[in-house]
Amino acid sequence: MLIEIDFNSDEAIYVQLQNQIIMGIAMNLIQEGDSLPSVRQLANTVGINMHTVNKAYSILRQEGFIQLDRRKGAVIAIDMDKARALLEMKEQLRVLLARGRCKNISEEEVHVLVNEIYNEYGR
Amino acid sequence: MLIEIDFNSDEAIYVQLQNQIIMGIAMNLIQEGDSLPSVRQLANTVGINMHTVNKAYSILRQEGFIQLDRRKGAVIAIDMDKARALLEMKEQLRVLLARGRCKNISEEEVHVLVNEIYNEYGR
DNA sequence: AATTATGTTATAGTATGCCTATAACAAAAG
DNA sequence: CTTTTGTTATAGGCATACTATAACATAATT
Repeated sequence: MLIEIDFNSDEAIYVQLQNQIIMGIAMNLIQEGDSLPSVRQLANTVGINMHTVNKAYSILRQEGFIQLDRRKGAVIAIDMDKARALLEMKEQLRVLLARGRCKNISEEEVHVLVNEIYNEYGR
Repeated sequence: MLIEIDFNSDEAIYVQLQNQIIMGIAMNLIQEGDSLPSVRQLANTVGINMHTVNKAYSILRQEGFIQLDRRKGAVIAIDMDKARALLEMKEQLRVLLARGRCKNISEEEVHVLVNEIYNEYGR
């Protein structure tokens, strides 16, 4: 799985890492049981510090997206606190959809977007 | 329109201001032509610095959500770059929906959320 | 058994962004 | 004329992001 960092972005590096890994899991680029590169390895190939990668991994583990096994270095997204995930998504959707509504984006157009994005996942 | 700041949040104060104003516009709590409180006035009532409010207003203007008229202090969201707004929304939706998919949130459940949020807007 | 790679933790330095505090200015409102 | 407005400038404190070393116990490799 390819990871690319935009060093000119205003988004923190460790956040970019988080998002790309999450999207990788969602799109099945990483399967359950596959292993991510080690902290030092990924830091090296991307060209950033070890601690930056470690921070991203730690948060991902804390949020229940991955599980770090010393022997397997595994990637497992099983901590399924779906109720909380739904609440958090709604919070974020509120501000995101509000922005769109100010620009006259209709509900139907949002549904289309959601549709398109879910079609990007190769079930 | 009531504005409340959570000083314990990790979200920047000026971002909280932005989001609440945008949501206020989306929910018609502020109509086109109504005026926001002045920079100093809002800063005073909320209990923050003038520049923090000014920063929020400036970005909102720059992003085309409001227009600052010296005599009216008006609020107008007419700069309708809908194409760009759609692209930006899709970008943000991608990471948001990916998070949800990792927690097994289905496409239908997202559509329901979108539905619920659009119902919060008074038609 | 010895070496290497792993995750984790600690400390410290630099840079950037957020928030505040004053101050000043021209333009509009009272 | 006085007050309020948006805007701009400077400066300091503070938190966070990123980096640089270093060290440790544990697991994999040889």
